[in-house]
Amino acid sequence: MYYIGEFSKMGQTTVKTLHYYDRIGLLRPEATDDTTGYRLYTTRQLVQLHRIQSLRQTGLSVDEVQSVIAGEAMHPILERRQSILARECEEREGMLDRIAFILSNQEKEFFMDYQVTIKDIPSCIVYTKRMTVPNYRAYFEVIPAIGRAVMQANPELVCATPEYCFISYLDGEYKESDINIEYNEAVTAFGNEVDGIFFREIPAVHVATVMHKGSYADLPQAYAFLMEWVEHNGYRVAETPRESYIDGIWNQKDEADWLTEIQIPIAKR
Amino acid sequence: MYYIGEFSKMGQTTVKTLHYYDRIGLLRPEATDDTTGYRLYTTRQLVQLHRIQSLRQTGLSVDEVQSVIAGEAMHPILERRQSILARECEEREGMLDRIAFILSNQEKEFFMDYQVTIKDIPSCIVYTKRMTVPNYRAYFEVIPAIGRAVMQANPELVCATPEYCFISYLDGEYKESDINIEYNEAVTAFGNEVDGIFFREIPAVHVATVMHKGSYADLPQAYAFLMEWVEHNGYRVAETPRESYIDGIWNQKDEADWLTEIQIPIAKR
DNA sequence: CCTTGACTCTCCTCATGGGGGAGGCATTTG
DNA sequence: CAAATGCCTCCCCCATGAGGAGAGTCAAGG
Repeated sequence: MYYIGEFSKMGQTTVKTLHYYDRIGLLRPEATDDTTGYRLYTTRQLVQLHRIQSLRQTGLSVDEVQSVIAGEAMHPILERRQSILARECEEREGMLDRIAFILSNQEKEFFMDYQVTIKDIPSCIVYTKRMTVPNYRAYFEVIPAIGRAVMQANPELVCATPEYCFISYLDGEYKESDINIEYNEAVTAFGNEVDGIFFREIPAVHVATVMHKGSYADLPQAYAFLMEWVEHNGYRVAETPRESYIDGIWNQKDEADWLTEIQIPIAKR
Repeated sequence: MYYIGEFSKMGQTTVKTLHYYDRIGLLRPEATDDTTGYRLYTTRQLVQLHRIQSLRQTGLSVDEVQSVIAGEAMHPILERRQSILARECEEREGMLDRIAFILSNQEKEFFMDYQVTIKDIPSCIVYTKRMTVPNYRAYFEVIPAIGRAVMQANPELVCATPEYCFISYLDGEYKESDINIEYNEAVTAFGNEVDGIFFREIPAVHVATVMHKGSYADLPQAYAFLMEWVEHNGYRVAETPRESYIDGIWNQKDEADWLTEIQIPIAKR
């Protein structure tokens, strides 16, 4: 019989941990002195402790160890843990990529202050209109016109909340004039189609995003940054990027206050 | 200005989390309604939230994010996190190896119930005697004799607590007779050397261990199991294995109660 | 026999990053 | 006018022990 201090050295486990294991019933001492309350351990507990340590070292939680000790089938528990560990591993590898990207970027002179976030955009219903505009300044006229047209044809129609409206560029290359765009606005239900405007449900996507504050003239840099990020973090572009408008001329006078989010749908490469 | 519910949707962050960030001062709302206490957010907070999410997604803790937001140099924080993530990743890969080993072993008919644990054995002072014995049953005579000899030469000498005594096999191969062994017992200080017994300090080692209960005749299976484990988990044998005696003839009548721990010093392959 | 230092006991708080829910106002809609 | 949201604060909870306070115990030395 060993006192807890001696036993803790034999099993290389702190007294605190042994107290804890006793409390939760994972490893009870062989006996307890009635008058002093001292815990008394034997080498039988040492073997059990060894088993517990072995299971803990495979990443099992104390609860899982307890199940295994209690005789529950080990196979499914181990497989569940296996998939959790694999996911955690991947997650961390992704984080390491992100850190490496930030560190390498920070060393460059022209350090751009864009912050990339990965999000899931849920599936939603949108109305869409494809068109060609002479340049981006034309947005300010054509978009309100689309809004008016769709509302006139669908007086009951209501936009999603929070609002989600974005443009995708259909051209394969960067263009400054005669831009081929697709305007989308999320709504709560399907409606009547008019004037080249049609409704559809777009599926959920996994996107990498940056926030861009200021004039649309500077957006290309945001795109470039985000594309480079996607490249360096083991992803590929899965769909056409989206340019989502949060603040703009409709609620901010000053161009410097405009806020736009670039969203690039991504998939693991 | 947005109420918290709307803002939480815009930023894809739960209300609970926003409450939490407000409480710890990481992200304060633009304003608070004095009469109702309602939090009011703007797109300025949305940008900040985006930044926070970006940093969180690189694996930084909320504390670290707060430091970065507060203007602290990002470089050292990121590098610290980088090394933590790398370690966590390796740790998980090791766990995955262990699980794979258990699962593959479980499918075998002859499933052996050995549990492998990795430990660190700290450095310690031992007295050592090398000798050749006819077979393992000779241990029961020679070992007490060594103990008596060393105690006679060193009346003050005291064994380490908990006791740590082990044999290493010096033969390169398995032998049943004329075994070349090295007996070691941990003590608290150096002493006088007699009769081929010498003192030395052995360095700390990293070992993989199994517990073996029962007769010494079955130890070879424990060795075999442990060696296979070492092979399959990306380690190599770094030193001669140790056979550490916990319970034996000196305190247990019944051979079935004897307890021995095999320790194989390991290093990453 | 008494003191002293080392052990041990129980009970409390703390860490991460919020989640769940109770109880109480505010606002809006039927 | 009642019901349904939405928001507030306050409190407890998760896992795995670590750290410490205050009090009782054990063994050895004087």
